Amino acid sequence: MTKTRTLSDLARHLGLSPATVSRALAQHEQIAVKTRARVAQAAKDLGYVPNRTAQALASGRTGFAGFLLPMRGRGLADPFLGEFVSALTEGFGAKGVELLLSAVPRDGSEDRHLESLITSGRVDGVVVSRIECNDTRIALLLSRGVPFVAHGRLAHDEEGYSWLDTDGEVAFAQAFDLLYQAGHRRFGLLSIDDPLTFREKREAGLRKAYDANGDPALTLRHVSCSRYDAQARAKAVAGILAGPDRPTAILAIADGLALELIAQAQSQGLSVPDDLSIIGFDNIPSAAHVTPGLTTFDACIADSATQLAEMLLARIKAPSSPHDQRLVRPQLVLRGTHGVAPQRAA
Amino acid sequence: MTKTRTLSDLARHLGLSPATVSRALAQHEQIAVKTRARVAQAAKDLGYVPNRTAQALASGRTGFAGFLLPMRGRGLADPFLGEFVSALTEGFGAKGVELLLSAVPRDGSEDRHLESLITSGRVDGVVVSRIECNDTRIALLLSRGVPFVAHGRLAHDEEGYSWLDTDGEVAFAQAFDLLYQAGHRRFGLLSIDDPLTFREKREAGLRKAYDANGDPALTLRHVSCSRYDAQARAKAVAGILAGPDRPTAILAIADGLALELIAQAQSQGLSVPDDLSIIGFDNIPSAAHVTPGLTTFDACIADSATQLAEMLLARIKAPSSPHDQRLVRPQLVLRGTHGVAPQRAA
DNA sequence: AATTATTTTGCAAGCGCTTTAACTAGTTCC
DNA sequence: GGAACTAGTTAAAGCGCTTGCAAAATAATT
Repeated sequence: MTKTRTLSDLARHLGLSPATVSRALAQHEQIAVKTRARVAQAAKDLGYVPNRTAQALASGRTGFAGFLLPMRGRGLADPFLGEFVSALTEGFGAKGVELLLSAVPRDGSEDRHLESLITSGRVDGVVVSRIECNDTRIALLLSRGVPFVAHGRLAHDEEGYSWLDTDGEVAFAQAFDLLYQAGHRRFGLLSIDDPLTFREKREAGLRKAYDANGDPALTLRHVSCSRYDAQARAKAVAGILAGPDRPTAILAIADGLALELIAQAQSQGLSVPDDLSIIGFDNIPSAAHVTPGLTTFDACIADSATQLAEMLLARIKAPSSPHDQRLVRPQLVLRGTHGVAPQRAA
Repeated sequence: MTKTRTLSDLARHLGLSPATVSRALAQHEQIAVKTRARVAQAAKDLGYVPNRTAQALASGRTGFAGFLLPMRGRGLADPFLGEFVSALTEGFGAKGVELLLSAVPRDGSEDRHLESLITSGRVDGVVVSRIECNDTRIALLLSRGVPFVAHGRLAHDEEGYSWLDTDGEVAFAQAFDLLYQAGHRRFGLLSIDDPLTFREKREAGLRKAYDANGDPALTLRHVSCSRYDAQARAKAVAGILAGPDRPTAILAIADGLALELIAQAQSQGLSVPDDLSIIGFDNIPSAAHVTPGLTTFDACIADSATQLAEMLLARIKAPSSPHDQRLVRPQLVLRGTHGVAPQRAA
């Protein structure tokens, strides 16, 4: 490692004190403009780059934002983790902040990990995602006074913290209406077990639209499964398709499930969308590549991440500013898995 | 932010000096085992967590590994960025190191960014990926003496640094042989323009197998395009499919192109694989979801990332240890886009 | 019991920067 | 001409930890 120059080296070289050089570099008003320019030039000439660790220790700000990555089954990485992380990184990068990714060990508690991340002073703030209905992380962060933003929200508390969520409630209601208009009466909901808020919201959206409709012919078959268990998923998919009175329209809580559903339906001779309409959620890349293309909602991941980065930066800068809550309207992407309800066989 | 305890607080509480406590926490041999236990217990009781910034400044090691994310066209994030980053994070996390993601601004130079990342002392080492034939980053890192590992390698220099690469050369030769055995004689290579080494290696693999074969009936149509320009890609795909003597077997340098090729071929009435065999590379998730499923090579991204993390940690620990060079054999995934050569129309 | 070896602990000097409070010049004002 | 300012600069005290070296305490040796 080649020896790097320190602030004192630069100060000595300039015949100034370290204090002045530090302030000059930071563009403090109180330093003469001429001096600032002289310092900047010398810094460039000497190739001086401030040591960020020392800056962090002295100033109390690290210039890092944290994000925890729970380690689940291998290869089961969130399909838009790349997009999300990439947009976050860019959003922070624009303001000179970098993203610190921290792995939560498989057997470890996410809360504990989060706590150590913040009390060890590695980050200026964090973004938490995959919020659960009664997520304890939010209370933890609040009690620690650490700037944070949530991607998603609590089920019954949307106050007192900053969050950004995609409006699954509206989306699923919209999906229901679309399919109802197309003549469907027998509905299915293919969901997951986890207590994630987004699941609850989406389900609620469907339920509300369903209840509000009031058509007595309406039926709803609700099947859910564990997300990380392939066998359970297959069983759930089979379950929702079973019997002569199976649904003609199914909403899947996420595209991954929708894809499995399509495959399974097709393999048992059903035509999508002639016999069965399917609408997913997320718009993962594969949704465009299956045949027929999956009709789904685009979750606008990159855009959400960009906004989250901006929101977190704002909180770090002004920790007591009013909280910011944003609901992103997901965009319906019409492809080929929805259609008019099949004629009832005689 | 609740006040956090410092090492001195803990030392005072224990009636020991900070030095002893520091060493005890670090499990130094010279501290009595009994004292170590006492300190550990007190630390737990008081909820003491060392400040990592201070540790970094004092010890010279940050506990961070860096990875640069060049910001290209929005949404064009590398399809396995998520998988890669996730596996890297886990690999580092196992040893208490975290991954720092730094965004290279769209208009900025990656070299300069990398240089500032390392001279500012934010990281103990870096992993660089998407190595180009004459990548300047490697020389830069070497000259700075920073521990690093490359995902990929230089075209003409595989010595003097640590790298891990997927063996695209062998893979493409294998793909050629497979298709030749199936009767194909008119080959196509759909590639990209960028001077990335992996492209060169894969192309070379095909060329070598092609030249070694020597069958005079063999033809090879080579078309390439810019990777980030959808129009150029479409044109390239059209080009490789044009004319009555179009190839019956095409190797695509990456799955993304293969997918576009399938779509285009099908839309002009060609049957895959009856009229046209296609083999890709990478095994992105969508490869399994298109119809027919794409025959391709699995690049083993997660496994590579895990190994890279391990390699970098080894270099950080022993910067002058011998370099480690690893070639990962990609696995051929046989799905539905390859088949026997079509009978020549009379 | 005196001496030497060994184990345990502490002093103090940083790591490279930020920041408070104070200090020095140069102006202005009455 | 000295008080009262203003602008520009600096001394010095950390930020919370690590670590080389030395001291103190304890154990082993003769």
